[in-house]
Amino acid sequence: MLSKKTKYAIKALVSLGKNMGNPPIQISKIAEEEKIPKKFLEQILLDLRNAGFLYSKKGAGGGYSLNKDPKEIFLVQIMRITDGPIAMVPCASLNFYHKCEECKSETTCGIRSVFVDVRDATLQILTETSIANIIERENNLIAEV
Amino acid sequence: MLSKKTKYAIKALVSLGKNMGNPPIQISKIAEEEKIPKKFLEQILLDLRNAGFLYSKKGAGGGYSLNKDPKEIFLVQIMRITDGPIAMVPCASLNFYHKCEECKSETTCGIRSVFVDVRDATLQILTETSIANIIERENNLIAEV
DNA sequence: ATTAAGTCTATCTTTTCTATATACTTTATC
DNA sequence: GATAAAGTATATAGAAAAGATAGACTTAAT
Repeated sequence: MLSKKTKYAIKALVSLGKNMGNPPIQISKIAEEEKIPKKFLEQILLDLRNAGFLYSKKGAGGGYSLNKDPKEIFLVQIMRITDGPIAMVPCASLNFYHKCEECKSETTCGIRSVFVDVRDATLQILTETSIANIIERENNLIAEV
Repeated sequence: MLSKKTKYAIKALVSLGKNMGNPPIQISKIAEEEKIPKKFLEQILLDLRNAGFLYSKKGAGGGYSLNKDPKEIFLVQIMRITDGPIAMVPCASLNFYHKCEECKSETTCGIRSVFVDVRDATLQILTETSIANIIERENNLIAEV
């Protein structure tokens, strides 16, 4: 399961993505609109900022805006910052690998082999899907109704 | 991430799958061989038994064996028993659906739309992969070395 | 100077996961 | 039929993670 942290992060980025070209948005505004606890959102936005995805401005008239083209911010990047590994077992993780203590032979483990496949299938979608793409999906879904 | 419960469940099923045709195996034997805490494994095997996947025999000379053809036991079934939902967001789950409290419009939610795709990709693998298939993968991996 | 913002770090609370404990039931075997 | 070997069932402890909140600090606009 995606943590709320990650869900909130994506929601905030989508909000900011829709705001491109306009002055920065305040944490409290995003928190209110997306129904995210403000103090929790502060932490999340800080993480995203420290990872280089957001530009922030302190003081009156400050706020947050995207520091990159929404076409160049991919879900996989966000998820690795906020949730960590994409794979369902640590021994199948590319960026957060570690051994299963109880495992006898990793190279011949059938379970690992399946979850490497699952990881690859998941990764294919998450590395392709950008914030811009999510906004696009929403526009398409709205148009369908 | 897969819970240890699910990982242990799959390991136990693979053990039992390799034992087809032989007398039942005792919990303590599986626990020892697979390095799984015995009392924890008891609970897990009970769940699998109550779900109809295992046959059990009490008393001396008792133990567990598969109640189905290992070709007919699929990962998706096990995971739904031990971990619950496959989807990464509750609103994209087929068997454990529930609404995101903070979501404005589910039908037009771009995030949900992505994670429905992820769910489908994951599901395709997990509904195809059986215990027999995992054993087969292991044999292939051993042969490669 | 004052106010409106973000920054940083710590801590609290709740939930979930993992594991263990205890008492009970069934069955084989001597 | 007593005994030991096994599974059954339920409760609970302990640890870790997730979610949320608090408070003091910094920066910038007016």
